[in-house]
Parts: sequence; structure tokens; C-alpha cells
Amino acid sequence: MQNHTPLREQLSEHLRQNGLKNTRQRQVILDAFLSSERHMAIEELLAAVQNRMSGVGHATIYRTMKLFTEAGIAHERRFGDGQTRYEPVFEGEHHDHLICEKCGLIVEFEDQLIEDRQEVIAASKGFRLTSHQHDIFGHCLDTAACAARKRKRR
Amino acid sequence: MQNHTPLREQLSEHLRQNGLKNTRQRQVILDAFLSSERHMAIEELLAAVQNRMSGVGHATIYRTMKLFTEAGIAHERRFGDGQTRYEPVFEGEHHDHLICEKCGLIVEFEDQLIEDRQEVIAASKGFRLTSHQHDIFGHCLDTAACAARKRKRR
DNA sequence: TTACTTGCAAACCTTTTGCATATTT
DNA sequence: AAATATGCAAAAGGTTTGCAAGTAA
Repeated sequence: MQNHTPLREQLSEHLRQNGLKNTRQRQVILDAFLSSERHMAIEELLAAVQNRMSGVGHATIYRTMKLFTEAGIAHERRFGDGQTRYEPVFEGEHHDHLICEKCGLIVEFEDQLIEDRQEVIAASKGFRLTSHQHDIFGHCLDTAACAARKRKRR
Repeated sequence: MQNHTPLREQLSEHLRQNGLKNTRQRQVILDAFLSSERHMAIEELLAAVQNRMSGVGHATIYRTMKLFTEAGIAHERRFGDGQTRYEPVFEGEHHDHLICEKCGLIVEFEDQLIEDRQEVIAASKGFRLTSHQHDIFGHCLDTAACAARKRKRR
């Protein structure tokens, strides 16, 4: 489990520095976002937020997640299924993703070999690397668990 | 320069096997697609096609590019800018992309080290790999050329 | 009190679909 | 002649925006 205090402070700092306000909605969305499992899609987040505070509009969620992204506490992820997902940014942490095309399971991976290699490639092609997205698609080897997840999703 | 004959034959074969028709529109779209530079966005493709045959609707482009993808002669690519791009699939070839966030330049790369590493990672996480998308974002080191491209794009 | 936020609805953009008409085989 | 394809316009799905009303500082 991660410590969320730095992220909360980072957001407060961002609000302060930009003359933005710490509204009740932003608090509730932050709580839902941080206590969520990772890779939450907008729809899931909206549902979680409305659980705690009904009446929050989807425009607010969109706007707030953009704000969190600008504040550096959230990363936007798109895995090609038309859903935008967000995950908390923990300092010094970077990972990429494996996605099961059958059940939608998302698993994280980190690989220093690939990270380093990318720098070499970027330089050799005349680029300065700023970021990357590396998604590996496949199928779960554990087909029973995969099928169960798939059933649960509908 | 690549030889397009195999791709043309592969499409003909796909049409034949599925009882689909070789229409004038499909020929024109295929020509535009193959003679294009790679990574053509739908909009660009539509413009190129309408140059040769006006009146072609966008629905036809969308439907046809899906058809080409099913026939295995096109790959769909999304780099997160809201545009869907297509590129020809040449046999035995695989590559990923570097994208300049300033000018939009897309450069291809191939790296066997990374390819192999992905297999290891997938297996270690309980996945069987089927495909991947690996995009490296950055900035051109050649800032003059980059600025020129950026200007040209608007 | 002033400036920023929210919620609603409408607008947007890209992609898909229904349907009558046209084209290929 | 039968079946597939096209073009149009409408629909769909996700995201953004204008604006009047609400809220934080």
C-alpha cells in the first residue's frame, strides 16, 4: 500500500500556487481516486464519486482529472478500448502494462533493460526522450481465472 | 521502396474467400493507401482518395480500412492524438514508433532486444503475448527541421 | 466581494449504423 | 437476378464548453 500524503500535499500546493480552490468535489474525487484500485476509467470513478456525493456531474470529473494530471498526481492512460483511465503517480515509480484482451486484466511491469534501451534508441534516431507508453497485449495463461473475470465484467 | 504486389494479392484473396466485391472505391482507396507515406490518418487518406475520385464518403473510408485490417494488409495505430492512422503491413516486418511531441514527426524503430525481453516479461506475469504497442515520445534534436515541420503542419 | 467552480445541456469529434440506391458478380 | 457496397444522414460514444448559479477565500 502506498502513502498518499505526498500526493495530497502536492495537489494542495498546486492549488495554492495557481489560485485555485479546494472544493468539496475535489476532495471527494481525490479520495475516490486514491483509494481506488489503479487504472480507473472515468465511468468507474464517476460511480465511486457519486456514491459519496450524489449530483456530481461528469464534466466535473473530466475537469478534475485533467487538473490532477496537471498537478502531477495523476497519469492519463489509454489502452485503445476507448476508455481513458487514470492512475496515481508515486514518486520515482514508473511502470508499463500488460493487458489481457479476453478479460481486460491490467498488470504492471517494470523493466530496466527496456527503459535503458529506449534511451539508446531515441538518441540514435535523433530524439530526446520525454516519455513513453509500452503496452503488451496478450491472454492470461490462467484461463479459468480469466474466464471468471470476463464473466464478472458484463 | 516496398513491393506492393503481395499486399494487392492478399487483399484479392481475402475478397474472393469471403464473397466480397472488388469495387472501384476499394481499388482507389488501396492505391492511395499504398502510395502514401506511412501512418496516414483517416482525414489525410480521405483527402487523397477524393482527389482521385470525388464523392467517396467518409463511411466508405472507415469501412474499407477496417476491411484492409481484417485482410491483414493494414495495421491500425493510435498515438493518443485522437487520430487513427493506418500503415501497410509488410511481411515479416515489425516496428514501433518514436513520435515528436512538437512537430508530430513519426519515426520507426526495431529492436530485437526489446522484442525478446517482452516475451520474458509476459511469461513471468502469466501472459501469452499476442501483440504490443510501444511508443516513445520526445523531441527532435534537430530543432530547426522540427520547427519547419511544425510550421508546415498548420 | 471577487474569482473560481459546478451542473446542466448543448456542442464537438471521431466513428458507426440504417437504409434506400447503386454496383459487382 | 442476387448479394454486396456505397453515400447520405442520423446516431452513438466519449469529451469539451458556455453559461447562469453556487461556493471558497
